[in-house]
Amino acid sequence: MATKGANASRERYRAQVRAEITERAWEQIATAGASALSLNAIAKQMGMSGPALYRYFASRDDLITELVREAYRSLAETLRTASATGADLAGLAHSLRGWALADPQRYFLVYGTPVPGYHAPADITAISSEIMTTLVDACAALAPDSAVTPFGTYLEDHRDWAAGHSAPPEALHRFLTFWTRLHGVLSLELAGHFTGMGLDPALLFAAELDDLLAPRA
Amino acid sequence: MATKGANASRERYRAQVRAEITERAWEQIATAGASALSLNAIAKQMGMSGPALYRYFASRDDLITELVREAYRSLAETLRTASATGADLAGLAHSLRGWALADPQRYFLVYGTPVPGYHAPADITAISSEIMTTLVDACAALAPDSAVTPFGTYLEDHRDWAAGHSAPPEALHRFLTFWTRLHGVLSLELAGHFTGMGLDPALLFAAELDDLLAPRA
DNA sequence: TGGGTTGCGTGATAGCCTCTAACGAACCCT
DNA sequence: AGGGTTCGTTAGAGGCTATCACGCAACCCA
Repeated sequence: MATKGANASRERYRAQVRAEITERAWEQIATAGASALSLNAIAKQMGMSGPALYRYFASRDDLITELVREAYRSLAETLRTASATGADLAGLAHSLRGWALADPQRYFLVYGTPVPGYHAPADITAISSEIMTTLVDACAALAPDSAVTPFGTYLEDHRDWAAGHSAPPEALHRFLTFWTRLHGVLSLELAGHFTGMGLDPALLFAAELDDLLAPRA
Repeated sequence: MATKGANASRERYRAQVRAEITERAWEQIATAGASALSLNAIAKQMGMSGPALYRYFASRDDLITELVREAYRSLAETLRTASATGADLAGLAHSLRGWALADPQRYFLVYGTPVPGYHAPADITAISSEIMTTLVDACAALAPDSAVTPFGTYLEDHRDWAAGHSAPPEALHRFLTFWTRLHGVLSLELAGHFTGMGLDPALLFAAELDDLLAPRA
């Protein structure tokens, strides 16, 4: 319709400007961290004056929230396509590491230091659930007959977070260890805690992954 | 001496004011995160005007560096006294978790999101080495006869970071898994990624610790 | 005990930043 | 072509870091 066409044109413009803003924001974050993000600097880069950006983002926190949303979406999509291409748990681990190394600050926007007061909006936690579901699926597909663990039996009664998922508790336990262990190696690597130690973080990551995939005796 | 006594008095005063500044800074960080730390607000709380603080800290980054130093010192001391009291690896893990839960933002000051440009001064990395040494000691004391792993043999040629430590490569491997796995659980817990999942992070932490202590078959 | 020195705290100021408000201009729809 | 919406602008308040020059008190030494 004509009325819709005009609205759509404006919406397109808005979306394009918003996209350019977030693009510049990602550059700033990659080089100086999220705390150094400046709306003023972005506006100056785009040839606009500072307050103009407030037509597109209500506040600085609003922009950062959008960046967090994009980060979650990017990770979810990365794992989704990897899974759709037939990747198993090891393949997902490789995808996760590649995604993290491509932009460490983006990883930390998802899994890094939280701001005490901040609570992510519902749509972001929904994306987080999708990420977890993808990983739980891969865990369930990998080992339908893994050994029983004490924590696994505990999870039988505490699997609300996996509601609607038919994976056995051992698969949930495997997911949790997969998540926490790989995050442990990755976050310390990205934060630079291995630099100067003379060891290759990739090999430590691989060793942890091997341990995760090898069934316990 | 008299001359020394006067200097010492001034030094005492300086140290006391510096201590009060860092104390207020810790309060601010605990409630609003490190990025929200404001020298001005601290000065106003202490009844002074803003620029006065620059007599005690050269810059905001300087104050934050001092807080990072205190955090490292606090963790090193916690682990040192635990070790001196006879704690084994499990005891050190418990100490570590207690220290982290006591002040999550302090933990993130050590192991959280890094600022891209920042490099810690040498004395801080020295404290980091002491922390690692304490943990490696406990790992070496725990299992002198653990099984050989591929990554362990890799570490035989890449143990520069453990220079001067006589621990076998398997103990170094155990330390690395201890460090990364517990950090993985802890950092996700402190960041709130388990809230709303209906599971007790303490049990997941305990399960990971059990797995670390149980020898692989 | 008095004078020079040292160090501390202050206000003023520059230069950033976020964010609000009011105004002009461009645009779309009727 | 007119009316309403949206955009970008400038002006400005209020916050911050950081520097500077200045009073002032404490201290050291003769």
